[in-house]
Amino acid sequence: MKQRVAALLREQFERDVVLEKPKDRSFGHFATPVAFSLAKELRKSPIVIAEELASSFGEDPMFSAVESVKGYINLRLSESFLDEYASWALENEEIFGSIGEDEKILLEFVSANPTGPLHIGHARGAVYGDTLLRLGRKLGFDITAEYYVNDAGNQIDLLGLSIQLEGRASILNEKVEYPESFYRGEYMTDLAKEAADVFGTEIFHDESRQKELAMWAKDKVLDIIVKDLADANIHFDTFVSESSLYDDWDRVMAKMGNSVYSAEDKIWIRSSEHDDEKDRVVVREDGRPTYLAGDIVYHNQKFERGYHHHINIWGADHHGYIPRVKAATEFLGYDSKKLEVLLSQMVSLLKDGEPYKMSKRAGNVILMSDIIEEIGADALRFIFASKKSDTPLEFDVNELKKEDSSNPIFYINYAHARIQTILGKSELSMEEIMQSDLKGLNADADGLLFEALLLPEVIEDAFVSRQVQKMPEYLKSLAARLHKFYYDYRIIGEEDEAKLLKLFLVVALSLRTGLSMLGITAKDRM
RNA sequence: GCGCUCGUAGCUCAGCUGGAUAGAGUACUGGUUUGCGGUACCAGCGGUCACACGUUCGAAUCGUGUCGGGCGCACCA
Repeated sequence: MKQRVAALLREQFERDVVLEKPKDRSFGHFATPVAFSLAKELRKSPIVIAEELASSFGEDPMFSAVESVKGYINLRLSESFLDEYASWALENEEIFGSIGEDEKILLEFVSANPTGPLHIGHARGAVYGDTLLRLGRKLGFDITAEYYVNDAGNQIDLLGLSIQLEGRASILNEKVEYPESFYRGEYMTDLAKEAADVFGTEIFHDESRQKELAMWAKDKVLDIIVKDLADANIHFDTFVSESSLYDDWDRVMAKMGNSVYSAEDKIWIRSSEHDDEKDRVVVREDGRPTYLAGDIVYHNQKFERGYHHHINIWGADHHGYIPRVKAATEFLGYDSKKLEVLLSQMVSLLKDGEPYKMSKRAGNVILMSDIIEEIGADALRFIFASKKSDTPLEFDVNELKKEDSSNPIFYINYAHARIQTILGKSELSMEEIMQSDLKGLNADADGLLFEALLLPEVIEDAFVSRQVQKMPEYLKSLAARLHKFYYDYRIIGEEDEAKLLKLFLVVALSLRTGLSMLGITAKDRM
């Protein structure tokens, strides 16, 4: 809708124009301050320019009014345009919101180490990524959701060792010393128990079998992670294992040519040539590759798979890592602008205003599964999607348990359910409702209709700007408008019943579609 | 010390490709339709948009600096 208006104005004024929604709807549906930017160029007052532009605007079926007010040009959409668009949306629910994009995008997110269940910080990145995924797919993008499994390196060795220690402690009842960095928690006890069944308890003392134990365990842990994600309605298309990538190492090294060099018996990458503070080691003296080496091969593979664009979502504590990965992609001959790294910040939880207690049994972290159990996946997803992902967030779990307007997810669902109820009460058939036209509506109804029809703009804006919080904001405001309208006007038995119900259908469509972007299924009854 | 990032109402946060009177929820005060779900609605209270300077017709939004918070500065991932 907005695109069509913008295109029309561009043609009319022969330049790009800024379109905005006036705060005061009595000004019209859209407005543009274009006259202000022309003022200097034309050496005329903005008010005069706006006057001229507005009056130069001939009859167009899209608008019922084009007026200049204090230098702004206000545009009012025509009833027939709005009705036509609303009818189209109701009949084309699946593509309402699509802009027909077909770019291939690789979206990599979560990628938590397979050494333990997901905690609340992972959950934020997971929700952010999955929301982007849904928004992008709605727009038409061909997006692959990928999980990079870090199943190589120290943390995997540590996992094997941790299970051995856990097995000795909890199964063989030996006294063991746990170094601080070791993995602990309920899931480790379970894993040790299962390992005892599968391999026999002697594996807990066999140092040579640590690796075997670790490789077995990481698959088990990955199962736990996949289940945690599924509980939040998050699903991945592909899993790429880090350890499987190293076969390709020699070829990738060759591809980088003299961007890598040997010094001090190690191999380095010249990342300082691309905005990094210094060159980085990729292979240590003993021949073991660093984490960066794996990421280089992985990103090479990503680019070779032929996507138009790549998005990575990382924890904000990894932001210093971005320049070296970008440098590597340049050295591999790819455009690092096609690699976009988004950050997801820390989360701190409160309960009744007090810091949320970390789970001792899980090893002093707050588990994602605990929070889902406590407030539900919908509430978790909504709250995380509501805030900018790159700023720290603090929230109180108890506020999400309330069943009134203070709980936004409840409030939005209630708006949707109200519409379903009233549709059920009406004696009009769906045909009668659909055949009515949305004309002669008062200002409140018009405002509600317009807001509901803005959904596609919100989806596109939220995805393109990577600011997923725009969707929850929009849904809250649309729900509020619906509740107010419902309070102010009677529907059933009124002369306008059919057209008001048609209007409500559009609102329900946008609420439902918007919620689905957040991975939430709208409720028909509360 | 260097880099990134943030600082908006008592609290949690939107708004940031510069534009009409800075918004929402919460908290607090006070109200509401003999009617479709009062699990709703309305009003009031509450702001030097951290501070300073600059750019501009116009700055919460852009730039520089200061102060304050977070994160990072590994051959860990």
